[in-house]
Amino acid sequence: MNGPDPLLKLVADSGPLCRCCDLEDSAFCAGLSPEGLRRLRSIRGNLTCEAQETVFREGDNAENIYSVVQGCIKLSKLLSDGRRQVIGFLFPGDFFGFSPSGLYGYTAEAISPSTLCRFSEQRMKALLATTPELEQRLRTRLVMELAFAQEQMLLLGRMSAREKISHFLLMLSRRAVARHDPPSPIAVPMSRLDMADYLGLTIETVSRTLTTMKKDGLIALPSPGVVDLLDRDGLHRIADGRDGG
Amino acid sequence: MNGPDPLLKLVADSGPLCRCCDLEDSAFCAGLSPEGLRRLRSIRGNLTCEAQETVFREGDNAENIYSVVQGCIKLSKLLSDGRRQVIGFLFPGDFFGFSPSGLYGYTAEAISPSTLCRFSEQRMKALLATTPELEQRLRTRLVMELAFAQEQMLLLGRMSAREKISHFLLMLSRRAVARHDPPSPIAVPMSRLDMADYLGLTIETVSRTLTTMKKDGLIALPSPGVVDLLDRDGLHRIADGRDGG
DNA sequence: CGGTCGGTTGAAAACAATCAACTTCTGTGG
DNA sequence: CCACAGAAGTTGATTGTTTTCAACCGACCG
Repeated sequence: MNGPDPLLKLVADSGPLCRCCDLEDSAFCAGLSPEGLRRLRSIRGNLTCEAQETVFREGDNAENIYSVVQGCIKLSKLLSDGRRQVIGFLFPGDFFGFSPSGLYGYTAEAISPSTLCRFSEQRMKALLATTPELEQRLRTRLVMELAFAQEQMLLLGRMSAREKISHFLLMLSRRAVARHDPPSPIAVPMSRLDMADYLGLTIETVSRTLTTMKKDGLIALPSPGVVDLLDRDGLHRIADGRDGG
Repeated sequence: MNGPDPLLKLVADSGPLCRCCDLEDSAFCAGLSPEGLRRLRSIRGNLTCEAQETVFREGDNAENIYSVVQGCIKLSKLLSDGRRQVIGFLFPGDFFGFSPSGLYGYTAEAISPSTLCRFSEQRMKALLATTPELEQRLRTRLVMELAFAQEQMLLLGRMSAREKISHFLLMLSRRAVARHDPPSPIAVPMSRLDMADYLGLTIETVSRTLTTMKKDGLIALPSPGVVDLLDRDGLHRIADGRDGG
């Protein structure tokens, strides 16, 4: 419900494609001072991806940092025998690509057609070293990411399939709200396989669990890619382990 | 399970007790310029904990940042019905206590008698804002933490009990080496319950799996709290999913 | 109109959890 | 020094949730 942002005028000359600077306070690059914004823009590139397109692969040289402008990006890690763990779904305002080793620790693929901001990792580091406000913003975001990852560990290590799915749907709903979409029905752009690999389950278990939850009146599946959260209190009770399983 | 308030044990004098600045390049505060070091020391306090003592609890106000000097700290999250997930074991050089929300997202307890550096969160933020080199170091460490958390998601979501335990023992060995201890035998200061809660298993499964691995000649358990990694290649093969399960 | 892909459903198998008994270790107090 | 109690760990039997294997359905497409 925010009115037009005065900063929009500043970014107008950067072309209509990149909106990374009017993603309100969600993007790590948002809300910067005009000077910080100018600096960041000076090293920015754009990238558009088709659905299913790979941005980079686990093990590639970590040459770029990315920020999602539009679409949905999936990050995943592979075991040598093909088992896969999806470690995150990224929406507008999220960033990815930082690596402690010089090699990307995960593969990044677009789930839906996506627009990204791209920053050379070297230039970004140089810019961070001279732009404290940017560095601080990034730290805040990294701390958030870490807390989110820890939450996910609790889910993966200790929750039942039903709890996992409930938690996942509520997370998507929360993020939809953060993007000023309604809390329900929600867009679920990822396949059953991606959901399964995110939650440490199999496609069959995801499918079965959704069916059961539908029968229980917790959700409805009006069309592919859409889930209606009919009983969000019930979902919360399940997700928080307050519902006997 | 409330222990005595650890703050009562605050050591006024920094003296020779705090070694956080000679933990080589592992601590986020190490290797700083003399000036950066001076600033950091000016806001530092010390804290010593008995084994099993609680440093802070999930949900407490996040007032302090800590850095481990000696000992081992366990971070964990609880579900309302008591299920627990250990999200990390911290050794000298590791830090903890950053929170995106103002409340700690996990409980921190000492596993063995520990010494910590303690920094007021407010002062630390102020210091970070004026000390770019510190901010950069912290970013590097946060990126490492995040990569580690993502690794753990792969473990929790996609590995068998045997793979989890192998991975865990090798991780402890790697960290022992980083602390200039031999890669084997390794100290395993945590209980079976803590291991289980870290790996998303039960105590019984941890115990059984260790027994099986002992029978297979992969490890030996010469005394409680010590594990001998007899066949580290074998352990690596299992941990990486190259050993048929 | 066959073919593929994503998704659902069914039956069987498997891995880990649960329930339970027992052992070992440790610390305490007689 | 020994006896005992409690905690931590191990082992066994059984159960159960999730996986695996398999068949099927509907949509989309050449």
